[in-house]
Amino acid sequence: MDMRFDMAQKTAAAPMARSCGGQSCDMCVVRDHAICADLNDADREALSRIGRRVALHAGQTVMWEGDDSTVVANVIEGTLKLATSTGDGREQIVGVVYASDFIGRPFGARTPHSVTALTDARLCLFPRGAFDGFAMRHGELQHRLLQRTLDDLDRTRDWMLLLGRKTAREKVATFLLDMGRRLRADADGVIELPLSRQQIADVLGITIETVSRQMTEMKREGVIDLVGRRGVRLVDIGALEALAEAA
Amino acid sequence: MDMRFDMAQKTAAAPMARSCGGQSCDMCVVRDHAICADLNDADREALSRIGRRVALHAGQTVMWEGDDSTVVANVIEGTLKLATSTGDGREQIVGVVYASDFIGRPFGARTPHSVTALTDARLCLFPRGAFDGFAMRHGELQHRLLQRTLDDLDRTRDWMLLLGRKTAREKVATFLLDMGRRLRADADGVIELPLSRQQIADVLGITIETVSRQMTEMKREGVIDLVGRRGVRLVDIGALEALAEAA
DNA sequence: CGGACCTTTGAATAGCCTCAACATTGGTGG
DNA sequence: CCACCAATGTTGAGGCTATTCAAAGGTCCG
Repeated sequence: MDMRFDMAQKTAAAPMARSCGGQSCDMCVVRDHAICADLNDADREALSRIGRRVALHAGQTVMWEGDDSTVVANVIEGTLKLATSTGDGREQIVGVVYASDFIGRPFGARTPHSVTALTDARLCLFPRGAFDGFAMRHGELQHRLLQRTLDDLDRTRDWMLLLGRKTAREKVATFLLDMGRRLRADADGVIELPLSRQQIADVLGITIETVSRQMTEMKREGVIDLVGRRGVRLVDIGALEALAEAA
Repeated sequence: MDMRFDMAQKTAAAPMARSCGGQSCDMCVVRDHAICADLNDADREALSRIGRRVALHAGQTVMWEGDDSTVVANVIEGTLKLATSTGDGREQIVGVVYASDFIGRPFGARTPHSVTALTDARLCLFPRGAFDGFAMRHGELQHRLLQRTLDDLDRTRDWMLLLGRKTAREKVATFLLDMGRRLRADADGVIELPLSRQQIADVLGITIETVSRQMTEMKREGVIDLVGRRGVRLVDIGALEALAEAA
């Protein structure tokens, strides 16, 4: 039953993945958007030496709900989910994070939710204690972290309106618009969703069947188009916005 | 229709209430729990001079969703709600704040949700610009604010599990346990809820009728006892915890 | 091409909501 | 001090949405 700790070891403590080691921040693609953006070059390199680059495969979990908070990280590449679940296995995805986002719980003993890679991903991983210490000595970093946390809180609270008060149809429409904003469509206008139907259901607080039904109906109405398992084309954004009933 | 701005003026800009003015932090009941706790006496007084004490009556709204973020505040006394709503009037309460909590959106242009007093309340109110400036010069304050925001985010995400995945019964049980933890019971073990049935419904993402039905059923089962409109006695906490299906 | 997994579709059910009437509460004015 | 009234809360009946359970259809992998 408890293979959890073993797997944690694998990903967090003894990465089997290419360690991407030794890379400096000079070529880092997220250096101007992550929380380290405001540090000067020397400080950023100092922070970099505290951490290390880690590669994850889709499906790997980096942190588990309720575990001791031992690491925090910047997301360099890929998409991950934050999730909590009830004792009997119902899951709720409480956040989806993208490149340049920050994950983990600094200044706290416990990780309040699990973090799992949805796609292959790369992280810039720091031991929490060392990160906390560094942050205490660098106000710019802490300020940036505060800004990001305030934004996260605002977005999370907005999502509560969706979970508590929107219908399935509104939920799916809102989700698709959100994806359209965050992800880049290919030449045909098709977006590759980083989430399976089950994961979409877990984001929206509905069942997989309801997600499927709503999407096929929207396709029938010509609002969206479905391409394979993960592809969606947002054909009529105006109609989607009407369906989403945004505040 | 738009009496909103008028009322905002009344509460935020030209308080009709006792201004409680001139009080220093020495006798402040929340000074050891609010975000100013880590400041030295001189800095705390300096911060105090930036702001002013304001009294609110139950029902008054201090900030509106989407408005410019012009003020932030510490709650000295009372209970307030944070809420968002859809275009067609469905409301979701996204947070309930108590004495020593911090409200408003520092370092950001917009207030993301409305703030309304549920009981009579007293605030220590700061113009946002001046507060932001002070915070930038005082790392301890910013650190404390970060800690609090991280905690808020964790609790908000936990609440998403309730909104997205719990049944009405589990929601009500979880809510009552939460109230039992935050509020102090009187000699008879009765808790005075700061929320009406409608507000409880808006916290839990269900209807007022469902709240009422669940509560009367729990009373019938002997798990709780209802005293007047706002009173509840948690008779069997163990049973309540079982009903709440906590993670 | 086979097979595992994911997704879609269908039918029946349950849970919550809606609408409506009624009861209680607590405040107000006679 | 009591009667009344508006606001709040409770109860009931019926309907609708989303869930559950089940099976078939696609998709992508080796």
